[in-house]
Amino acid sequence: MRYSQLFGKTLKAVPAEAEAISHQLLIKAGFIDQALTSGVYTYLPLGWRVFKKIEQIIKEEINAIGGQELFMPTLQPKDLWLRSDRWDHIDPPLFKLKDRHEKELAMAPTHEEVITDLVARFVHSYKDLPLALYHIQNKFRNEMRSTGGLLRVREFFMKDLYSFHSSSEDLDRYYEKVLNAYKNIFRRCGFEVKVVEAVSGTIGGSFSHEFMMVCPTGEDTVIACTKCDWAANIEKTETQACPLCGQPTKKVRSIENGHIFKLGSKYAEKLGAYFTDKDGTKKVIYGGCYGIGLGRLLATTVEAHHDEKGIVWPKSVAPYQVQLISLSNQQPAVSKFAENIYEKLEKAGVEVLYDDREGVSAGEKFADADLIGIPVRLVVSEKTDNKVEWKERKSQEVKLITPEEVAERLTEEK
RNA sequence: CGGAGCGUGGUGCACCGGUAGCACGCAGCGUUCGGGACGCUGAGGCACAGGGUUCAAUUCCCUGCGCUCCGACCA
Repeated sequence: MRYSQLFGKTLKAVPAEAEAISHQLLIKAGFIDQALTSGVYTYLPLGWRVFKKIEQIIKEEINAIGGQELFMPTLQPKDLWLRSDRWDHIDPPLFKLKDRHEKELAMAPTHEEVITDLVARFVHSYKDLPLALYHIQNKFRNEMRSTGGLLRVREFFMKDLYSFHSSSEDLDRYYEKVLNAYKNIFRRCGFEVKVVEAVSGTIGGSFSHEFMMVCPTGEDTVIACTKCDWAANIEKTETQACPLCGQPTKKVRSIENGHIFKLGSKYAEKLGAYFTDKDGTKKVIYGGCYGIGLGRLLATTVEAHHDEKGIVWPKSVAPYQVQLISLSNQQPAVSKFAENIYEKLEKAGVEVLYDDREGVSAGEKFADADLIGIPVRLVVSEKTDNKVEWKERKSQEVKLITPEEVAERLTEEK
């Protein structure tokens, strides 16, 4: 991609409402637009590429534990929500609307109702279980307040996975698998999470865990051991000493990046999801649900990976792997050399953002590259003398290498 | 939902009871050319909306709408 053609520009000043560092950087670097309205954001091309990377990681990990992707709608009938008794009893409340016939609808905040109803009509035998279904879909939540840019919004993409089982033991087993898959997802996005027991809120169920990234911007507080890895939700525990190692605990701010629930039979009973077991008896289907907010995950990644100059994307989710900067200074030879490298990399399938802008100073190009945070920066100029300067975003080291070596390094990394 | 504040070119801000300026950005020309260069020129605003006070309102008052912050809440 040629930077000169890329939609979305870096900014020097950001709107005053941007408080969280991830919010500021994502706007400044041209990944998202300022809020369209409170808690509603447009992803610009750069931001959307990162989103797609995260989406891919999630799909791989969920597919690996047997998740089947489907797609469920946003508009949902009132009747379904009355059956689960959540039409009026859910927090944050539903966004509600009426169609032209005055029929009431809800904008989906989650899909327990739809999927349980669906499964109830498709699953009749123990042979149909277990089953894991998921989708990545737009959710609408009537939050009291939106905060921190992408950290808490009213319209957002969530990966929601639902599992269905013939027994609570089988649910337990799958729950552990999801827990591990989630750890993998966050690790692949470049940060470690603390897994804490949580309160289940209006989603219900017996047991739930949250995945927290410790970070001062976070809105949640967890109790963490000062020595070992132990942590717990503050709503669950008030302990001075770590139950594992006895060391003192402290309160730390954190961002909730995922939440998983053992629902048991709650929705199945309300929505009539039963199956016939081996012994011919009718039994209720056990369920779990598992959610990750993609935009929040994206913002959290920025919270975890930035410095004073800008974002420092992990390779796994970077919008491009390389930023090629041409300091051609209107010298056709340099320009041609840069074009050549760009074309070769493109042909080799390397994701490259090529800063081909003319009449823009070196300083500005460097500053933009630092801000955007692509892992590898290549510079071509008169000084590099038919070689290419290689610098990684997270280090200061600069190497001068040949175009062939560049191609080699980048293709072997793939 | 309680409390507080703010709405002025694209963005960030200033000013003022006498119909608006600055910086960045944008356009043109020229000089620059390895860490956000510089000069000149130019375009761009019914001051959120409606009502009121006043000779006169962007400025004061009221209402609405929008946004932000603190709190409470939170799958």
